[in-house]
Amino acid sequence: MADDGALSSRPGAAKPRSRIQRRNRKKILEAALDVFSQHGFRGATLDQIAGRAGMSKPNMLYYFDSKEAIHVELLNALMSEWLAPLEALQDAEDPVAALMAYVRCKMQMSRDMPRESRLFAGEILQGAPRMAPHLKVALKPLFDRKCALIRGWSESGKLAPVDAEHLLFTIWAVTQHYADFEAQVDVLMPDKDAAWRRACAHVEGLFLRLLTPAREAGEI
Amino acid sequence: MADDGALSSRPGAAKPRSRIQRRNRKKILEAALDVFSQHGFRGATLDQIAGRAGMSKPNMLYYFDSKEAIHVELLNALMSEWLAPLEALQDAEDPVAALMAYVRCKMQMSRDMPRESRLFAGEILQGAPRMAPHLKVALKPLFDRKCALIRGWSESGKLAPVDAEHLLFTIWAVTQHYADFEAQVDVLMPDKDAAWRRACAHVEGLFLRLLTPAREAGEI
DNA sequence: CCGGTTTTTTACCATTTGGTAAAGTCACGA
DNA sequence: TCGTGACTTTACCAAATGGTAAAAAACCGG
Repeated sequence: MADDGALSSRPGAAKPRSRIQRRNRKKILEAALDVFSQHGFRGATLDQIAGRAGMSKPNMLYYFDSKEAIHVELLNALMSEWLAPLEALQDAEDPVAALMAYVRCKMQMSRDMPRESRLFAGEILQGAPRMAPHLKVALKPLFDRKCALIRGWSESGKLAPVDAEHLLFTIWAVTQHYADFEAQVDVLMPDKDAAWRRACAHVEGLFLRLLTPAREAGEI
Repeated sequence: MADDGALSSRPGAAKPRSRIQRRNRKKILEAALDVFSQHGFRGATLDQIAGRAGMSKPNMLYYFDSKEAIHVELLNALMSEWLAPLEALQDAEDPVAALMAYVRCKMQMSRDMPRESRLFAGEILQGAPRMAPHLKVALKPLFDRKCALIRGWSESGKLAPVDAEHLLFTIWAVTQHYADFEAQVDVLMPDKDAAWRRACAHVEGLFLRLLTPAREAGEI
């Protein structure tokens, strides 16, 4: 009665999970990432997730209160990881290099974490019903800060004049396209390895062109 | 026994639909576009679609054999419409202008047909289970033809040297981002009208920069 | 090895889902 | 106006779905 059974998201008291709890929660979240990223929230079923996690549905519900709880936990856990590279973008001697590093990082993430990319894409596609608050409180301030930073760079002349907000949109769109639309890219460019190498080269050239400030008349 | 009841997709005999059939099929497809684009195939329900179409579920199933039939019909009907602008891309005096017109058209479609964009995006996101064949037989040849065209332009020097395949991916990614990720864009740039105007300007500048060939030393 | 706790299984349940059968109702030409 | 085929409704159904209760098993410090 005094305890709620070791599960549930108690507000206080940072999760004192046992070894077995941590292992099983991880298995569940891993399976849920598979299923949610492929079918969306409503299209995913608990049986599917439980099956892929190698346990029974009631057993899984011993670790998470509900389907929604799994989804929320997944998005929360992913959010910081996903935004880390943008967080890391900071004032630097060479803004072009800083932004290019960001672009390269996003490309790599598109390759290494396609399920995470698709999970977010699916959630946004459906109108972000379970993520809109998170977007407003976590992403928006970060976004505004980084846009201000980019605007500063542009005004200083160390970066080509560019619309900061839409620059970020463009970076996201282009890099995540390779994860989110992988099925299409695979059909249109069957040689995956070659396609990927060319994609990196293309994206590199694209943003270098866009970001590099025009040289003054007198410069080399 | 000789007739299958006026419905079903008979292979031969181009649809001899009555006025009422055309009207109701259209209502159903319109409603299905709403629902499928928001929830994906598995997340959508027949009740939801029927409700939005203003008819009962069994009545709806009088016009379409199954949920899948509605989805397939929707994708088929949309495919040509969606690919038309790319189809229209052809050899021209000014390749940059031709491609810029394509980009502008895609931006407009992103604004005018966001549901269609999201329907496709969702389908691809889920691995294109019901569209892969279509992609292979309809999109791939078109894609290859247009890439060859673009390569020709690049080699002639009338277009900046650019990876044709990935240029198209980039155009799709950037333009459709505004439809597919509308929920996110809305959070990050609350003033929709201003955001849209700036988006168009940004995209215009982006591709102009990317596509315009570098001027030779002697040119103006 | 014991006794309590944590974890897992078995057996359920109410609701929703895609889909069907069959009895109406409507429209319209003879 | 009457019959016939096109359309609609009502009443279903079996399966799947999210979730629960409670017994059984596994775990673990003493």
